[in-house]
Amino acid sequence: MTQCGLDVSLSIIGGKWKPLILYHLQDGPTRFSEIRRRVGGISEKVLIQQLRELVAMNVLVRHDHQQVPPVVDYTLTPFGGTLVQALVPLCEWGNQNRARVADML
Amino acid sequence: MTQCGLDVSLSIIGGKWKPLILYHLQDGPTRFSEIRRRVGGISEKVLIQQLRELVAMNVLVRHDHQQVPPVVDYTLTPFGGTLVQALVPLCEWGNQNRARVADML
DNA sequence: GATGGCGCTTACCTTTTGGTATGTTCTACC
DNA sequence: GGTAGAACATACCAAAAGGTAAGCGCCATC
Repeated sequence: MTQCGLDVSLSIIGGKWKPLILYHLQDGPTRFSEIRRRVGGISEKVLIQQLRELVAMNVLVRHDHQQVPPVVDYTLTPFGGTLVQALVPLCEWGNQNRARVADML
Repeated sequence: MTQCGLDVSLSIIGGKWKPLILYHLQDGPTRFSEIRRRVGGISEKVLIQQLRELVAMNVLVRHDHQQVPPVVDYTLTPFGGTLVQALVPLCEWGNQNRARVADML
């Protein structure tokens, strides 16, 4: 049986939003406001917070296009990419069990 | 690209402890105190809370052996088993990146 | 010239989550 | 007879996380 590395993963993707954010960055560089729309329900304040933390952990890179009005996008690093892949099964599990879980709430 | 089911999974395993608890239940029925020892660092109050929620979501079953002093154990349901399997990649990811992540903190 | 969008920041407040400490009932052990 | 351990319950408290609301500098559009 593999040793438990969940503590490590959870230290990065812990919290309500990070997994969702990462998921929505799979298609390449994405602008702040676009991420916000895709994730849905998250406030700007919280989104920036989470993005900063992910950048600090080298999961994302922030690219400021130095334009005005501002254009900034966020991209998964290769490291972040491996994380997202580890998230895929959970994503699929959720889809397969959406109805069942909804009934229980 | 698969639709995002992370919201569903997160509604079940959200929080600091649930993934860890599930992980440590992989080897079959486990007693309360044994879970506590395996997880490590969790208080009794919080552990019971989490276990109750997992039982309510049909991820675990609680078996009270009707003995005194009390003997109670918790077991993954088949449903819970599928969830744990979806957690495995994250677990492995954590192991592979433990050193790297530790450096960043 | 008011409005709206961009990517934020700040201050403040509420909710959620987790932690500590203590108590309970009963048995086994020293 | 004092202690320890089983599986909790309860009360209280601290910390973390998240949400709300406002504002900012600048530009484009109506």
